[in-house]
Amino acid sequence: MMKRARLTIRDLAQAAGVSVGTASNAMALKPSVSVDLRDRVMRAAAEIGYSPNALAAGLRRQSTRTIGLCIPNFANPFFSDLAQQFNIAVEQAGYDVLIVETRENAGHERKMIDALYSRQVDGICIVPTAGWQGAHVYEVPLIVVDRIRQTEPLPSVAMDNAAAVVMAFDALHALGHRNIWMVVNSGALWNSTLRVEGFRRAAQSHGLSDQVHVVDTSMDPQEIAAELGRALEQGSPSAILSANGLATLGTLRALQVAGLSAPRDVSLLAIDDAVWMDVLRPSISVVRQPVADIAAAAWAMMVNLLSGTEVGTRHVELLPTLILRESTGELRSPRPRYGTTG
Amino acid sequence: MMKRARLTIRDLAQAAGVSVGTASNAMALKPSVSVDLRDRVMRAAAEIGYSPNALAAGLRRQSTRTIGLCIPNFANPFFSDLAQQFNIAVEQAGYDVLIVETRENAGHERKMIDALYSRQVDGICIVPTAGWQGAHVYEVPLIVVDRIRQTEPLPSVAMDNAAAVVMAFDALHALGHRNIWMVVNSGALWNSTLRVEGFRRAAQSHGLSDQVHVVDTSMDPQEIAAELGRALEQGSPSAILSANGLATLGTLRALQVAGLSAPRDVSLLAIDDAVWMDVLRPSISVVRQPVADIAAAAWAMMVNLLSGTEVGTRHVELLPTLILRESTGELRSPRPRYGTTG
DNA sequence: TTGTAGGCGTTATCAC
DNA sequence: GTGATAACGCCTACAA
Repeated sequence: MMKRARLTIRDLAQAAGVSVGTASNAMALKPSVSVDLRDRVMRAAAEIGYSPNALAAGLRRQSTRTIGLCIPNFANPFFSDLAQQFNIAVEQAGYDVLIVETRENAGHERKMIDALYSRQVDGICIVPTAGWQGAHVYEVPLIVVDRIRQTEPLPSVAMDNAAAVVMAFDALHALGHRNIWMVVNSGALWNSTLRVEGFRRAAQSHGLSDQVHVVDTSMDPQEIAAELGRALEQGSPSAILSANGLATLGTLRALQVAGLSAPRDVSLLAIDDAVWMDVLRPSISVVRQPVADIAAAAWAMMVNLLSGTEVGTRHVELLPTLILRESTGELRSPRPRYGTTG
Repeated sequence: MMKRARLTIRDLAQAAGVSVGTASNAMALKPSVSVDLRDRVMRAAAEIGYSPNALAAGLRRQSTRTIGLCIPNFANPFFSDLAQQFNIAVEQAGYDVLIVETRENAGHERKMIDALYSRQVDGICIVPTAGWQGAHVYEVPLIVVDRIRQTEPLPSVAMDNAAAVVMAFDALHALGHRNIWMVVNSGALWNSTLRVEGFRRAAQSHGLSDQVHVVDTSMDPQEIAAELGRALEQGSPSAILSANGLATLGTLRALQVAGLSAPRDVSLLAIDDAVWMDVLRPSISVVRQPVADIAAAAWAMMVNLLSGTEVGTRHVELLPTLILRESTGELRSPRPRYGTTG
């Protein structure tokens, strides 16, 4: 093969001995063109190395068959998983995905959305940053994933955060734990707010509102560790629930510094799974997000929006899975409870 | 704001009270248009919510100012870091990046490259899969990253694998270790092959060829663990060097199963860092890839290729960093050495 | 079933 | 410094 100028559909038509219209229809698998002729065109395309120009096609068709996916951070396993699963779901439908990273920065997020829009994507799925200003009105469907907001009337898909926390709390409670802390880095994220709310409600429903404590800090694992460390000097929970991957990292660090080991000194249960959590010793018990389901639901919702069906379901919440590993155990030496009345 | 039809540059020109040509030039920051007029156009654009159509621009300009990045797997921290860093480097130059995932599958890889090409990217950076058949000749610059191959005469950027292994070996040797194993999952990847070669050479240079052992398995951490587990029943290294992130995961699992703890029973040094390796107890000593440098070098090389400068440097190898943490320690109870002569 | 003309939104090339 | 016009490659009518 030789390096040569880019081939157009005219070259293809000529090579296949048909008109451009036929060539176009053949490549698009239109039923209006006979099978053997289509094969001839396909073969010719492979022969001469023809590659269609998606720019020209999209321009003409006024649709790129492309969906934009906006995630905060590639490095976070939850988001990279989400990207992977969404990719798979979308590709199966013959669409393409454009993945962009906002780096938790609202300004950059805005730029990336503009870039997607400029590329004429047919729809956008977004995990918004804390500074997200809402959708400046584009005329493409937009779905919010994971970080849902009460204030935005946009269609959304996420794990049922309240249910996840209740599931976690109940699991710890069943193991005998009463003095339970939650470590969270809420920032301005609704997501974490929902988890904290769920936590408090779960505690309340068990009549444990007083023995429960929330350590809320920034997004940085180091700071989380420091904050939790300080709290651990003044009290000692029998179980800790970390609200997400970052919080789990910070919690682990704090526990080490404090010389506490799980599950002996304290049980640890984390929301959000990661590969290493199963390898770590002790392996970390987790509430795992239904990532594939979230991706599939987001895509399903997008399909509806694209077809203009405007179905009823505008908010989907999926249930997580509890995976008990080594970091959680039964309460060993239950101390006398005090102060359950205040 | 209201939902409305997509605005074209004609709408912008009209709103700004200029001709389309001027509007175009103004948006492109051409010096031929006066500053205040440019501002007027910009303001009008913001006012009416004009967003340029990248498809049309790319079609006409015959250049999309877009680079494709092809990585095997979002979930691998090395690749997600690479994507992030490459993104940053490219964006600073005013280009865009299209990131696609090949899922370690040559067929899918081929599809994704075709998709990038169809989107008229100006260049492609790729971390090839094991089944990569080489570049079917496209007329855009292509740079191979990380997984370089002797057989392909393509420009490439990667860590200096041999140097990385030598660095690791020397570090272990300096700690008194002689009976050193390497755990690797080569598959058909040149990368791993290079690391194994480097390992053997390093051993040789220390006159340790006989005390050195390579455990080579598949890409699956479970299998790696199993394979290493079997090997550990028959011999006991004083130090283990894992060749990449996956191998490290497998090694950790195998060590747990065997009841070996680092650095007491065996020292562990890993190639490829990850966030959790610094949180794990013991934290894992690593040879960290110069990810940002690799990304920057790849982009720099791409810039040269794009400008047609065709500079001399076609293969860049960057040096890694050694980070000694807790998993490595001095050899405690040195056993008598035997068999150093064969 | 096949061939042909027109236009998608933009930029580059011209005259002014 | 500014305004009209052609062309980028493709798809979709419509005519044959």
